[in-house]
Amino acid sequence: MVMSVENDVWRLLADPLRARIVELLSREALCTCHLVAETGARQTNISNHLRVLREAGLVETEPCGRFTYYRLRPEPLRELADRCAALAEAARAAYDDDIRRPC
Amino acid sequence: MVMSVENDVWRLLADPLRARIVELLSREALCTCHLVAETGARQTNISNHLRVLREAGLVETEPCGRFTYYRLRPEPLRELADRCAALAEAARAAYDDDIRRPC
DNA sequence: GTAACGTATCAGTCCATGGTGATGTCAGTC
DNA sequence: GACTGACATCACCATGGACTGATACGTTAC
Repeated sequence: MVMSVENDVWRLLADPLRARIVELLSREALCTCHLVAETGARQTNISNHLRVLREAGLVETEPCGRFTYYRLRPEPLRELADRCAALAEAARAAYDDDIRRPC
Repeated sequence: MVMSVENDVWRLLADPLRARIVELLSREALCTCHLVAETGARQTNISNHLRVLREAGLVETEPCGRFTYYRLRPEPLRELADRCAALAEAARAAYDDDIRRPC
């Protein structure tokens, strides 16, 4: 079972804007205004996406005065990377050994 | 730039049925009838998804009589896994070192 | 030849979801 | 206190895309 819970994470990263947000957060914690400035998207839009990411457990929030810092949680990404690596290795093995199921 | 061309692959894997197809193909080459039997989806549906995967370069086809074998290409998955690992490592570093951009 | 099978293609439908605008809330500033 | 700024929430709209049915094509079996 390669895809189970992780399917959620795949779907989250499939959206270009969310992918951009995750990429930005992978380098440093940012607050909403930073993300709005970096992406050029509306604040409402960013906020909605952050909510989705938060509810999925991909990001953590840290209120800081009237700002809200968002930080990327490493664990889910690590898990995703591992599963993806396993998938790639399985594909490599099946490909090189030319494994096929007879009809 | 973590997400560039790979964004396509993310999006492809985001769909549950396509993810299931890719998972099945990661173990062995299969023809359409196998995938139909395994997933329970309609033949038309499977065929449409296979077309998408084929056009994206994720799978190769090998006609075999009236059957068509589908095989998963390892390279794009390998690339995806690497990028995903890099993302996870960056996130880990930023998280542990508590890097944040000032407002 | 015809029939049955495996597969591909196309057009249409329907739904999930990304984007937006209006509005509310809380914190800081004056 | 009032006002501004940062952010969240909600309702609505529009569009992409997943799924389907009808159909066509090539291959094997008879």
